Amino acid sequence: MKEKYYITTAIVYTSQKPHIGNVYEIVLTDCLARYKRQRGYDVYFLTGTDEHGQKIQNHAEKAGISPKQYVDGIAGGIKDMWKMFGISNDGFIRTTDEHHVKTVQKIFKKLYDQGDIYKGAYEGMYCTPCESFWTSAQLKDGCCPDCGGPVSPAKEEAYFLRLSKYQDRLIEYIESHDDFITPAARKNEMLNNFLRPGLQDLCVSRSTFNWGIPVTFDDKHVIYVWVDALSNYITAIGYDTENPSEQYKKLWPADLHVIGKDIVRFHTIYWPIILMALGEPLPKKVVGHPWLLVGEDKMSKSKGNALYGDKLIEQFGLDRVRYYLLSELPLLNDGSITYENMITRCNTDLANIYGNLVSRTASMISKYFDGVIPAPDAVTDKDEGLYAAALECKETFIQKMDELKVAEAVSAVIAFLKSCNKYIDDTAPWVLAKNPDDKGKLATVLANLVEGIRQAHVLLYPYIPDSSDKVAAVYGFEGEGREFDSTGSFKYSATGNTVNAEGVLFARIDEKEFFEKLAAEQAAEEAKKQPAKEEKKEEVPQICIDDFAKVQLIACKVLECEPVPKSDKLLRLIVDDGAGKRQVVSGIAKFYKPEELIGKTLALVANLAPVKLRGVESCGMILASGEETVRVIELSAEVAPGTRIR
RNA sequence: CGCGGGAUAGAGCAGUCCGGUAGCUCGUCGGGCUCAUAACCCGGAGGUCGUAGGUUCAAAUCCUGCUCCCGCAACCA
Repeated sequence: MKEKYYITTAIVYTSQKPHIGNVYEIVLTDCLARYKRQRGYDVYFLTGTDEHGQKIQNHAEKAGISPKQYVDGIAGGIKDMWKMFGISNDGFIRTTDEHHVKTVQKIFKKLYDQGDIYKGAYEGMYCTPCESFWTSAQLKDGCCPDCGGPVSPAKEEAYFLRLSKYQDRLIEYIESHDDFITPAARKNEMLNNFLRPGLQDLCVSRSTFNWGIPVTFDDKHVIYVWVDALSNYITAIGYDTENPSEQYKKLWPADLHVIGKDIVRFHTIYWPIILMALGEPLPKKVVGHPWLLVGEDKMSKSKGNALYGDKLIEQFGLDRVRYYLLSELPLLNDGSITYENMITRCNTDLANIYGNLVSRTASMISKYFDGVIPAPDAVTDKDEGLYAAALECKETFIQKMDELKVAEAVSAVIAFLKSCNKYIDDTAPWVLAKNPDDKGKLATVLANLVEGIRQAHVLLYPYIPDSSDKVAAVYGFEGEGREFDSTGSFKYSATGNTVNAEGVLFARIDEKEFFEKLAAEQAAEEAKKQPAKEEKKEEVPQICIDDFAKVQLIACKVLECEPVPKSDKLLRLIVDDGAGKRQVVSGIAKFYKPEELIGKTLALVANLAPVKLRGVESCGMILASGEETVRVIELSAEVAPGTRIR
């Protein structure tokens, strides 16, 4: 009977297309799942989509379709993307699936009935047009962060999960299960920042939008994200409050939840507490993985620096992209993706070391043995070293893999492939081939090389499965020769096979050519975008002159300027507005030094309601242009302070 | 004193828990080889391990102070 291994990713929020950073998590989990299957586990790999919430409702409304139609489209796109990446998931849950919806309702009811969920009141600032509550921390300048409109304090009934009740049990659990939260630094963060100071009960329902799972006993409310989304890990495998499925009994608790470091809190605090309340065991391990940055920056759609998986696959091919993702990110620190690094890494590891080894070995077998893989014969004095390297590679690989350090594990394989290349140089088969007496040694060398390649192709399978299949086709590896247990030792199972030396496993990428092509493509896309921009303009509603007249724009002269203490972005300016001095706070500290602004004549919105920013009152707004690089609107010096701008 | 992470060769990183010759990849320079994808193999140059002290026979590693960077939090009226 195989031991089960239940591994999950976070479910992807379906508000927009996922970028390569989002894909990383799925590829990482896929690699681990494939590895565990190789190791003989009965693996169940779950992924899916989180499809409820206000944002999705809004996106759907904008698109003029129902939320369900909207998420069907996105979920379909995500499934296609996962297929492109060769993801080997066994299950795919959507939070709109019928079983999920019904089970979440039962869970909610059960927790309510036993008093873990109670009805209370949610207090916050309410924005009427957006029908949204915001906490005071979320407000932008005291206004709604979505529409910028005014908000008013309001109270609304909502359901809360009693976290405090389980807090001590959870602390004890985390402290006594050392590897529950990985890496350990995150564990300390959770304990110090959230658990030990004490937990606030969590609001788990909303009544301000309706795209969510309804609370069965109170139809004004829908179940908010936590109970809905986190439950996917159990509903997907047949959990039921009364009658859980056989599959559930077999698989739960999960062996590993793979999630981004940003949602560690939800998975190590809220989720365990929900499970405790349900009387279910907790997952064995939660790993919070780092982010993939673009160069030095966080990847985001709004920054326009996001890279997308389908495009990268088109540019590089699937296995190069998988390899890069899996070899670039250590478990602890953020990694980064750039075209330059991608090209270098793929050329070095995949083309020069691995692909080239596959080619040169196959080519020598063709040349010296008519393409038939020889059996080992006379020994050489370099063989032992190679055997030792293979064994060491396997041991390191297993150790690193079990620590979830996929990048370090794969580098052990690359190191082994390097020692294969060195073995060629050390034994110089082309010299052996010239002397008929050395035919036996030559046979051993080539047989050993084939074995080295065979072992590596097995270990690399979780990373680059397609390429492993290709290598298997070159040398005719099959059956046991492709299984994990056959690595680390030399079995010569491919002896007698005829090699297929055609083709190249990983062609080198010419960096110069690549960037020329990229530049050409980007130029073409820019050209395409032009008409699209015009359409966008139409979306901005027209206003009449009266609307504009409401905004009082005047010239002002900067008299004093200094940074606001304890802020990175704020400058405090004292300006002459013609009538006297006034204080304005502006978020331009990153772009201007205080002394640069003194004496300048700038444009000011004079009739804006005053607000306090970082405790400093601001009466008005300095006009400036740009998002990434901000420049103030400077007026010529002869314009007197107070002059109206129209 | 908000919480946390970091500073090691031109670039990117390991080593720090548990003190003992500072290591890997890329780049660079030189050499070798010709089976192979301008590839592969070997060697060199390049580091006062952020900084100032302390402990020690011995410190990248342990302790203390300081500087700078990066996340999160707060903050672009």
